[in-house]
Amino acid sequence: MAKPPTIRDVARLSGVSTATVSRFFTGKTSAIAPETLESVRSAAEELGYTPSEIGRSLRLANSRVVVMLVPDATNLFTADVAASVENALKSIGLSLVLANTAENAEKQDRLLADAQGLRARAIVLQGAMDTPRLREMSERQNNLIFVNRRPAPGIVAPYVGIDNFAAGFAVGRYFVEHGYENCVAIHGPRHYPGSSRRLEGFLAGIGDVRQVLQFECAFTMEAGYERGSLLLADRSRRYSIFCANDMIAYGVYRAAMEKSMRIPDDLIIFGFDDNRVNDWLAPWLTTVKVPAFDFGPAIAELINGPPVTNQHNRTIILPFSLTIRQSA
Amino acid sequence: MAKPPTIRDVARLSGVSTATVSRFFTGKTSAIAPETLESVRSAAEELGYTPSEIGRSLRLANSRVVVMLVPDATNLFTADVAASVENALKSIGLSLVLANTAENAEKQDRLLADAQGLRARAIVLQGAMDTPRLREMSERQNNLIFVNRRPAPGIVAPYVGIDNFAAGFAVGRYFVEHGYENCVAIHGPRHYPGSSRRLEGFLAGIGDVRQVLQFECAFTMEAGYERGSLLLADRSRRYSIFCANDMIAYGVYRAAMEKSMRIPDDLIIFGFDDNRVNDWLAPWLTTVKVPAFDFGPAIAELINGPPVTNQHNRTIILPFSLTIRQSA
DNA sequence: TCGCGTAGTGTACACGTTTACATAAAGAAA
DNA sequence: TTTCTTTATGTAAACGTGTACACTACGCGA
Repeated sequence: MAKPPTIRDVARLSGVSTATVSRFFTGKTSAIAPETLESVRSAAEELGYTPSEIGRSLRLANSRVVVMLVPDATNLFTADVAASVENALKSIGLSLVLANTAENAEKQDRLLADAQGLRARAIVLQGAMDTPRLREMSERQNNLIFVNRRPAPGIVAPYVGIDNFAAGFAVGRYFVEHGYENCVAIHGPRHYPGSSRRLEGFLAGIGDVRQVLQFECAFTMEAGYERGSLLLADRSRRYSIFCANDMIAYGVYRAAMEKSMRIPDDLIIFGFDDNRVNDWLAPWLTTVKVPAFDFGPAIAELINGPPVTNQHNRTIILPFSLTIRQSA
Repeated sequence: MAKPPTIRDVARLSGVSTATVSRFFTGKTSAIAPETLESVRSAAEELGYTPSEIGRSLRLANSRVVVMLVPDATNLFTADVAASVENALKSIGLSLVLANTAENAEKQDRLLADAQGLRARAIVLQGAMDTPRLREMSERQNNLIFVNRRPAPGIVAPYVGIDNFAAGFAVGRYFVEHGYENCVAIHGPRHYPGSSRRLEGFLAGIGDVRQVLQFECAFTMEAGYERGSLLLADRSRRYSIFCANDMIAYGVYRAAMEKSMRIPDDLIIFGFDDNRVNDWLAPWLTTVKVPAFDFGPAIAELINGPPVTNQHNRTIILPFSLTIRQSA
């Protein structure tokens, strides 16, 4: 592959200096004579020149790349958020690099290093795992943004997400108000603070009246299916299940279908996230609606917003709501 | 934000030259004395130094970024492919930048320019739209890779995907063998060669015996719903519908459900792609299985493989199969 | 005439790397 | 001792930009 033309090639062809070409491409056109402008333009076109973002980044000591780390790229809610973020960033001239930590702390740390190597404008962490490296980075830099799960208590950084405790609480209240019995919480991994907050909220909402069966579970359909199959082996009860996210709920649902159970007659299922395919493929699922498509604009605002100073309150709390469908 | 430490800072702190530090980080450690090695390591750790990928890219005149352009980031099959590609690239030390053209030729061209600006190692195009800019880039560079839809005839470039004609043909044959009547093809946008090939294959498979109703339709659930509602207004026939992808099929299904139609008694639906959520949320959908998770390794191979020479045959055809479920 | 402001352009350096080449020290062979 | 080889390290020149500063030419007012 022939190496791409540089600013010097354009300068030579149009008979001006590199400074003038640079001015042309950085939009400082008001200080250039019209005929010069035109000769630069045509030279650039003839060579097929596009300014090197690498050279520019080096010179300006900042890049236009934002890295987003997600724990599971196949999670539908995650995909919605990623689409939203990509779109919002594009509109302010930034590119998104998406990377999957696969719920693995070691991978996360490696990807954090990569992001640092890219001199990313910002690093967006969905479901961050608390590691020494993460703590160190959040102290040394201030370009970390946490999404939907707050970092560990010691870490201060910008945050975008819903109030997990309040959302869990609302579901708990709903259970009580509707007199649900045999309550079960299939919650997410303990090491995710956001997940624990949801659970705490739920338990608080339920109150002391009822006992709640609790199970820890990965945020996947497979894990939900496995957990659901175990639970539903006992068909003597009508369980009321609060799942930590929709993926788990799908798994539980499948387990129920295989046992020919009916919703909500034999089983109540409550999910969390309400990703966009629910309306189409899971129109039965009652769940907590989290506004996935508001995350992008919120994150763009945090990145573009005022710098460091009032670090502590750079937090955007998004609203949630309950989407009541057939399963509850 | 304090600016990140440079190789010079590390050199100064450990009392060696930048060359030695560079050698350390590029793995040329065999030529460094053990005690020097250790002093560099500890200096780098103390400063929290990570080599700048930007400086490195500039010096080496190549980046470790691969850009992938997709027509619709919310398409579930696209998401599967993206996850696969990201994973495969990561394993060979590359980062993926994902960008959404939203089926818009102008946006595609802008993103192509951005990718060129990033000096991307490769540009992967899913559902490329034939524009002058695209043609020019494919002539000038050779780092374009086309996915699942062949570029326009004039463009020669590496390709990964299934044989769309053969897949369509197989579905057509299936329709004939099962004696389906009232055949309908809801195909994708005409300007996508891949989509047309599927349709052509389907018609060839059906043969001259039956007449086929044809509708053009965007690759979305919404469009499928709209098209399906229109078609199913006439309840006198039992239609047999071949949808250009699963998203369209979901839309048609929803339209059918709203009319209380039953599958396959009142209606036959055939999809295309078989993304991974089908097993969980659409266990009724008969469809063509395309191995989404084989795309990543195939693309990684094309990128890492031998360079330019036999350009013309750098093509990887993946196998497809029919997944027969309840809807047919 | 001189002085001065302004519009348009060029010169040259810095940004953070990698690496060819030079150099220095320390044996090994003579 | 001298010469050669080997090992460890340093020097310096790129890579493609952006921009501070310098410079020229020109018009205008005094």
